[in-house]
Amino acid sequence: MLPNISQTEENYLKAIFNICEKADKPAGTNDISNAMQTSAASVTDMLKRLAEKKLINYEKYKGVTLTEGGNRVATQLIRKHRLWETFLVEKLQFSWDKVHDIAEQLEHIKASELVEKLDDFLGNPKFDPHGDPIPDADGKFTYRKQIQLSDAEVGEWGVVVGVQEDSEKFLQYLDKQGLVLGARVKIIEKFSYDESIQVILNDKKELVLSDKVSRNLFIQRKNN
Amino acid sequence: MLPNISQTEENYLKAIFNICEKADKPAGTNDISNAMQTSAASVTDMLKRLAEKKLINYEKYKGVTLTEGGNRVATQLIRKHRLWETFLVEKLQFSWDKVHDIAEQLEHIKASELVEKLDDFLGNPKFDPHGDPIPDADGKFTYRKQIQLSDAEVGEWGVVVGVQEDSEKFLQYLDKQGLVLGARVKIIEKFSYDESIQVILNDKKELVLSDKVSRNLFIQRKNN
DNA sequence: GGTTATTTTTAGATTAGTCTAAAAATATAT
DNA sequence: ATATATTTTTAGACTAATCTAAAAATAACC
Repeated sequence: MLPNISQTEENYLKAIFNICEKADKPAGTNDISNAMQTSAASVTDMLKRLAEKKLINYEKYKGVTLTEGGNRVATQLIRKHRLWETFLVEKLQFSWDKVHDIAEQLEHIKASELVEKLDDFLGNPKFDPHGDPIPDADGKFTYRKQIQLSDAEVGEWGVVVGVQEDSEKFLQYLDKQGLVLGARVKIIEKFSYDESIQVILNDKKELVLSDKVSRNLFIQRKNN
Repeated sequence: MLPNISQTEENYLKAIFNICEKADKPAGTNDISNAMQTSAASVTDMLKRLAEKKLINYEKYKGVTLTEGGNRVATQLIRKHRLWETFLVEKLQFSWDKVHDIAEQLEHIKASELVEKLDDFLGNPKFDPHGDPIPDADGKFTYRKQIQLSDAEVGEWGVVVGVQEDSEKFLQYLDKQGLVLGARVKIIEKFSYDESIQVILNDKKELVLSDKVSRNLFIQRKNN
């Protein structure tokens, strides 16, 4: 049985998860204090509490990693966060760039039945509106070699493997442009002015794709 | 501008609102400690803080009432609570008796845009799944002379003015029993054993209605 | 490898919210 | 109306989460 975990503790666990994830190494006290916008002293205090509850592996001066239990908590938070974001965008018509702060609050609601019902209500989505994978109830992420086209770098190339939004209009647009499943796309240039992206399709046709299109298109990386 | 109000403070304000509402008199320290499941000493401490923030009218030993501001906060909480309950029942298929605790958490989510979008998503409902009125964004309750039949007392009588649930099955049942709009219903007896209720319909037919039925039926009070 | 810089931890305080036990104010009852 | 009961407040203490300032440990540099 999990010990009671406060909202603050949850936030620390999530921060530690993200830091370890990104850097693939233990999280340092300063990294955490930075992420949490608190003093390093506060972090040390919290680390002791979290270690006490066996949510992190902590040894003075050595940085921390999540334990099995800590990982479970963090993963469920991410699950909840991304499901709520999906809800806010798909059902309440929020724009995808405005949902983070609200989801940050909603993720702390405690009721496992709620999460599962919400998941069903949304049609068990595998990715949130930002294209990030939503872990399942067991905490497993759909591993994604796929990335949003908008996240690819100049010079990379990949193959179209899916879409985020499946509105008829969008699919028709893709079809017309030849951006069908399996199409090869190489990134030529990215324009920071409007976040549009210039690609070459199947080594033949050059296209400029808007921010909106490139975010809604998943490719599988093939570069090198 | 409202001062920052903690979740705990919000809960106290709501409790005070409910006590004053029900008894139509200032809330006593013990009433509150009872409602909040805390000690009377804790309540006194909190009352000082709330008075400091001008959310309540407080004079030692005299009991408290909400100020304009406190009332606004409490009303918005009730609005959020009832909208979320409606969401849980109508959209996520929770049964109406299981949503309270979850709504109790959701009501503290702070984002006015969220509340308004949720309200629209639900079709701007005026009553929640329990038949309680949902105050509008300005805090105005749809005043309801209507009550659920289950809330009527023995000896009272009223006229059927609406239903809560509008499933075909339920409406067919009502029709068959003659419980149509405008039907006169007088409460003869209430059986606490199964919460069923015995009524006399149009001064003629006696009926025993289950808890479920009497909760889903709104009547307008007519008793003298 | 010794000196400096950075990171991390300790020490000591603060605030919100809670408690128990005791004192003070108010209400009730004969 | 005086004694008793109830309600409310005060006093003092505790926990979680935070802070600043200072000390200790580790890392970096020439």
